[in-house]
Amino acid sequence: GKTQGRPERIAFPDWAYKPESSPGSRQIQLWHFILELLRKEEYHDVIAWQGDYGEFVIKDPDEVARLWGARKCKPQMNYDKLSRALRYYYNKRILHKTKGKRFTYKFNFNKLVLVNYPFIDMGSTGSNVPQSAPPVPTGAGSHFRFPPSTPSEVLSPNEDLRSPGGMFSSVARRMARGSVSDCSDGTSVNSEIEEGNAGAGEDRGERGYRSIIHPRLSHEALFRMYGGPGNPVGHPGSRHTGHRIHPDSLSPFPVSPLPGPGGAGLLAPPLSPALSMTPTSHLPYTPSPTLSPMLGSHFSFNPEDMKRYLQAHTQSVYNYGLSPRAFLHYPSIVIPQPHRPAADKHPPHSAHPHTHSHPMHHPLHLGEEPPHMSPFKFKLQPPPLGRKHRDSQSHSKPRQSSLSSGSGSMTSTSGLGSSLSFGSDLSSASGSGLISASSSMQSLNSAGLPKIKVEPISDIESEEEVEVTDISDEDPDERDEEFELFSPRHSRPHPDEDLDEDVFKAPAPPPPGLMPFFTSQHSNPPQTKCIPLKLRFKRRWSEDQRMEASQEESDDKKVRPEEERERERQSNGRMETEEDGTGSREGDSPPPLAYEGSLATPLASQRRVSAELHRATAQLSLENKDC
DNA sequence: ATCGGAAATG
DNA sequence: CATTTCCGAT
Repeated sequence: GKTQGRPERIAFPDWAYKPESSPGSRQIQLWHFILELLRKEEYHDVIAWQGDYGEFVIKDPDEVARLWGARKCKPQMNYDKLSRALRYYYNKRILHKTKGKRFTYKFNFNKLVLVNYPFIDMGSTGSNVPQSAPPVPTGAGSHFRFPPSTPSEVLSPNEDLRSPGGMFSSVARRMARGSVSDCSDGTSVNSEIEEGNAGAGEDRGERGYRSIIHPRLSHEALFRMYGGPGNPVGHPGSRHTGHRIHPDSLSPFPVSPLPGPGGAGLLAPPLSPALSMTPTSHLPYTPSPTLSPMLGSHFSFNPEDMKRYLQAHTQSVYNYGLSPRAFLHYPSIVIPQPHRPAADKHPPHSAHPHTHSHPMHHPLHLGEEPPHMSPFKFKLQPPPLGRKHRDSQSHSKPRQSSLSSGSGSMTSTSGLGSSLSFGSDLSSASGSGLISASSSMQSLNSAGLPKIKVEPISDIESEEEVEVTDISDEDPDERDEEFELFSPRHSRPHPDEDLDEDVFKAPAPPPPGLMPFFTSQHSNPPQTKCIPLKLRFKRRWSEDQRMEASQEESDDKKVRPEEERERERQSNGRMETEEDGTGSREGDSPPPLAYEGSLATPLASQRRVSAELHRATAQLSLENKDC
């Protein structure tokens, strides 16, 4: 710790300044920046929250672009470019466009940010409250603050996330603004002169998000759970539809991001994994009343609140159609599924939907250090596919060629690779066996289809061109935007095979009142050691990824298939073998159980998953235990 | 306005 | 990798 050390100099390690951004301290990202602007009153004329939760409007596109350009030292930035960047977020699911409203976009808070940055508080710095906070979905107006990260947050001990007088607040404050270093380039058109910003000085890492998010694992740990009702698990066709995000295949655990001296490297995980998507648009969007349990007042750490908090979150998962799969296996918490026969190998006898019975008490590691997380990384842009320009080579134009603003340089920053990692869905986990899916897929082409353009997102549906008529698209009525983004385009009509994620569909909606949810017994004292556990996670993640990868195959157009996958197998035979079902193409893994009628026996699937989950949990717990 | 492919960039 | 840049299409 060094926190307080020298008065005039801030002793915090570099990483302390960039909580949100990943480990490698990369440059600020656009959405972070947007969020930043959004929280400041000074910019209300330029950009502000408006409309639904998470929705914001850019009132002065040029200005926003200018600011952004200043921050990035890209004097030539303009709205056209900025908006392109914004559009890339659609695929990443960080944002989506609010149709019909000019310059209006919407953060996908429900799925991404909330999880990744539970603390996000859009309040403005000094004054709290004003409009900065987008309305919470449920209607509660206050801005919710989630429980602070766990104490163990190694990071800065006192770093009160938001206290204005915080230690490095001054720096942070400055940084928060645009003070970009000086983009030294002759062309520096202006750069930011914005309001009195100061001048920049040291800019260690740019940005000071300090308050916005401070995620950290702990929460993550908290969230990772969910067994889901929908635990789709078996849902055969599910798999994500095509979103192209899948976990990075590399090891999920970033090696310490910053090799830095402080050794703190681990602390800053990038974003946390989250929920992926897997949308399901057909859900009736229930206004989920539950979502805001503690909204009115402040949240407190006590177990009660925590519990509620989690419940709410879970509920939101249901309500928003998030993929439960994202939460699969997590030792820390397990949420009982609504229907779920007893887990474990118990005989299938009647299953009691809720109340499942075993209280598996999985400790929540609250004060603990979550094993570093694992961020799934998202893959977005498909790298240069093999397809190349279809258009022909006729034009060869070396884009801009010279020009470059030159300068650019500087920006010391580390440059480690970090990257966002949003959750991807681990579809695999559950071993989704998508029988039908695969069949359909194959039908598409087995040999390598020459060129079909597979739609990225719609994917699933891509195959069928069938009806679909118009139902979906179009219609201006803004259906819930929340879902809007989920629905690829046309969708839904066939419940039957639709492989998409209906994940939730089947299982009845979670009974609001009954969500026993995690029995939080927080018991384990913070032991930050146990690295092994970490390893275990890693293992799991690898598995998941592998699976996911396997199933990817044709879909994506975006997202690179990455070839990694199958890495090494576990030394012993199995352990977790959950997965499969999927393509089964790889051939090596043991044949998944054959789910008979995928639909018909969802239970079985679920059961299986549950069991696995349990098993895994137990296993992890055990292992963890000794560390 | 908005979308998204493609190539370039650091 | 996350844009930045350019651009044709809608």
